[in-house]
Amino acid sequence: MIAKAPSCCAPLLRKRLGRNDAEALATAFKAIADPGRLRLLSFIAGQPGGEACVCNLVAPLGLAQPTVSHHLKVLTDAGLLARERRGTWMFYRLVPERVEALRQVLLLPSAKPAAKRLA
Amino acid sequence: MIAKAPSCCAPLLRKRLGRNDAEALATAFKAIADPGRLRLLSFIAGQPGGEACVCNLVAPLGLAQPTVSHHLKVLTDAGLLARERRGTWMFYRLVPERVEALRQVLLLPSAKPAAKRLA
DNA sequence: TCCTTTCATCGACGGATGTCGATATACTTG
DNA sequence: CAAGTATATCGACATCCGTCGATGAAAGGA
Repeated sequence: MIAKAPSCCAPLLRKRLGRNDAEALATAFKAIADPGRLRLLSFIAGQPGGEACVCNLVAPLGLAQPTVSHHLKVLTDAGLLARERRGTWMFYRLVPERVEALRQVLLLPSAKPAAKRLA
Repeated sequence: MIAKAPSCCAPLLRKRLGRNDAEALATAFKAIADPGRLRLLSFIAGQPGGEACVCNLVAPLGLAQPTVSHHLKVLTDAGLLARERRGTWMFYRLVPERVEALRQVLLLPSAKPAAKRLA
């Protein structure tokens, strides 16, 4: 059962979040709220071609292969990763739109004109 | 033991995330990876003065008062909320820098070259 | 076909987490 | 000091979640 990608892009800090939107958003954030999964995203994004097969991720992560597979599934179900089979290998790459969408959710109402002014 | 605010702002998608950075980031994201806490952030941000006391949050959230207090503590420990006692009431407001910091973490390497030009 | 490699799924275990009722603490008022 | 209100902490419970070994499934090569 592919966890449907949350409606995503609910305003969060702009409009009162309803129960359903909150649930969907929480699911998305839960996907990246794990050290192993954050490192997976980081490692994959850092690859030359922006993609990596599982065999290239197990060792650097220091987790067992089934665990890595599990994490990759969670991220894929959340829509943050896309998978493509190529021969014996399964390649994963991240879905930029999805990541960007999560970023948008955290946009503040008053775009902080504080100390650092990097407009 | 107040969970020290994570070093935060680790690049994530720019540089290979180490174990410690990943752990700290995961803690921060875990804080917002809950429907109740997302709604808390949303409700507080939506208040006229940008702040709210617990008594104004319990009813809209539909959770017991101890549960709300618990969630507020998690968010405060993560540095996302600041608390200030005012008489009998405890007022919470969000910490924009912290939220913005989490946003930055999700910045993609190839940041949509659209119009945004970051140094 | 048989074997090897690569990855996913299964089953189980231990620990973390959300929830709430009861209770403690802090502040105000009388 | 006593009583009332607002919030935090405690203790307990059920559920969720990360982890791994064992096993299954898919693809390629001899």
